[in-house]
Amino acid sequence: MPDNKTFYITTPIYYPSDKLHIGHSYCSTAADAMARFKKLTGYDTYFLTGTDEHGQKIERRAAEAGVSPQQFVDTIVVGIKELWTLMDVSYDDFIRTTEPRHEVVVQKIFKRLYDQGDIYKGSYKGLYCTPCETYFTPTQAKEGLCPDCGRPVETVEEECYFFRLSKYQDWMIRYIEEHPDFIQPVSRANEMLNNFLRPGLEDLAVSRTTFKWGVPVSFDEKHVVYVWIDALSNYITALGWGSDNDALYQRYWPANVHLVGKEIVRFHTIIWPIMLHALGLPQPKQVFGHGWLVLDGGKMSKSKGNVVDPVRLCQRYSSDAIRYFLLREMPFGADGVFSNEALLTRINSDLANDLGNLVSRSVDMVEKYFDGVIHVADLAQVGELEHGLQARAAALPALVEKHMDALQFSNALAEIWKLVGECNKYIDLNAPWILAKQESDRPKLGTVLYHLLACTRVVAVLVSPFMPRTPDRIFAQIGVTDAAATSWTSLQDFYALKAGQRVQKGEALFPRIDIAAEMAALAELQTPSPAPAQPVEEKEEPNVAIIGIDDFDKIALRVAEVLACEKVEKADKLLKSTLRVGNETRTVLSGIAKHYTPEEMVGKKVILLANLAPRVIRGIESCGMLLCASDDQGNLKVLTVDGDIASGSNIS
RNA sequence: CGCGGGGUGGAGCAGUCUGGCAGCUCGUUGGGCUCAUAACCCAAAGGUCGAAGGUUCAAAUCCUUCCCCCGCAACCA
Repeated sequence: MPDNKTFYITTPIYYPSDKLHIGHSYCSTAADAMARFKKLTGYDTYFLTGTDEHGQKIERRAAEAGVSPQQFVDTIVVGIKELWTLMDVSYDDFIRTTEPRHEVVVQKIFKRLYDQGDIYKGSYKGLYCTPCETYFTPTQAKEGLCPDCGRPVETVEEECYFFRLSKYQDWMIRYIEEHPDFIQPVSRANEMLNNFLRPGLEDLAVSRTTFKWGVPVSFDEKHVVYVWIDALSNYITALGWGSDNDALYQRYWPANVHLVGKEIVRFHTIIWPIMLHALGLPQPKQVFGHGWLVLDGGKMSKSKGNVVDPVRLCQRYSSDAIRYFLLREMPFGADGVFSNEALLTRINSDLANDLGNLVSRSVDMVEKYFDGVIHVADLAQVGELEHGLQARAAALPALVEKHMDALQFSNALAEIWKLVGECNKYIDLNAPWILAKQESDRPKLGTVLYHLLACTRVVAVLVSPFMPRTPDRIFAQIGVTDAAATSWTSLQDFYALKAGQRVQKGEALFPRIDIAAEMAALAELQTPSPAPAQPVEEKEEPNVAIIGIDDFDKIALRVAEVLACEKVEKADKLLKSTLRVGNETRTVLSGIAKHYTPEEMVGKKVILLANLAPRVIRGIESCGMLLCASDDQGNLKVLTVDGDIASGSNIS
């Protein structure tokens, strides 16, 4: 075997500030299926995943939880590794950016780039809010006020190191233009060129002094390496580049594909290539930006309470079923909708009805008609139908490989399922239950059943990268005992399944699910998300303490009449209302544009919180707040008075 | 004119780069079969491919303009 037949694939390193959700599973499952496929087809394959553990957010999270940052990430990483075990994500290495093997090399890279002049010391000028410890851009800090707390920000200059991206921008543009396969899908390449590269790159701030949780800059200890150089370099530090032993690097770099979410394509197709180029290293062959898993009701978010927990799904169904769904349901480059109903329908129709039932009925017939012993295919009985099946089975490996090389998992699975469909049809066309009635038809019957099992064997082999557990269950049922009949090369021999073996009726591969009942059960489970898993940040419900009347007296509520109302430009949610409150007029902004048109508002007698401190929003000063009622469905109604009463009336 | 994605039978999508009879899965309806996990097989109904204009022998596909949806950003006093 030529030793250049290697394949190196990576996932992004995930940020362990929280438990992972189904979106992470999606990416890792895809990478795993690809890695398994390459291993199956004889490549010397290396699959890397890991975690990006530094940064201010983790530092804060740990502080909130009252533990050290290291303890904090250690706990989360345990959970992540358990998830990958549960989902059969068979990584060859798991790199953590807090490991010495990584940190040492990051320092080395930083130093080297500095020594050769690609990193220089400068200062980062920005608007800083001291209480919030955060920088803001001028657009964020409108009117010089902090968008978070409303206090004035100050212009602060922080010393930091910069990476000369600008120096390499022309090279980068040319590289992308000359390597059309580098960024996939292609639409993302245009996005990068038009939005970032052609307008011009700015040098990148690559160190920070405002937090400590990071890799120290070796020659300037005040500084910590900021995310870019730290995180991106994992793809080579994990291979031992820059260490005493870089055998893995020599063997596997450049990577065949970095799988990344579409939101981080930019970092992987601009910053990372420029880093490598500056270091004089070869480029990865491809960066593939996959889409997102979108939930029924919109993007997954914790506040919506619709985060899908992959652990629960895998436990409830099987990891193979979940993997199948993720890889089959949507084309890999695009966004896809995740819904329980779609998941259950897929499991039932593809896995239970088509594949599971095919295995079940085939095995049952062998049991019933041949006492469980696989009959020889009688060549005299092999006709047009059999040739058709054989031809499809023979063509399948190449088709699957073609789609896999384009990372089109969905198409690959669809091709495999065509053979499953052919088999089910083949049964009908031959009606084995009729053949079984005539002793003279026994050779034909045996041949039909043999073809079914033989095709099933092919399917089982092909499906193994996607569903690692199912093939062995199939092999056990259809009497494949010889490991030689489970290999990729065995697919070239349709007759690799040995006659004379016994089939072994087993449990249903994928039990059919009662969708209506299951949906109801899931809905019940969904409601109160098991809170103990995330003890931190439960501040959704404000503490509603009992207050005295004196507290209420602090609040000035007035009836106000809406004299005029208009939309605020460039703000989706804001309406600007001009109110008459007694003989005073004021302007109030409200985030209700999604619920009321300006016309609807005019003339309403609304309730105004009158003594709220003014606040500038979108350049307009808002003096007070309109009271509104809202429910968790997202409905919103403004409060008004019951009947007519003079504006300015006091409310108590 | 902030950035991006999208509008194709009831639902979810492929096809658009590279123009050539509009396709897949689910669902619905009717039929068949009984080996099987009430599964499987066959057939049918159902689409002015968001709108208008243009290029072309030919447009879902290319060009122009417009409408609508969804993310991100912004923002919710």
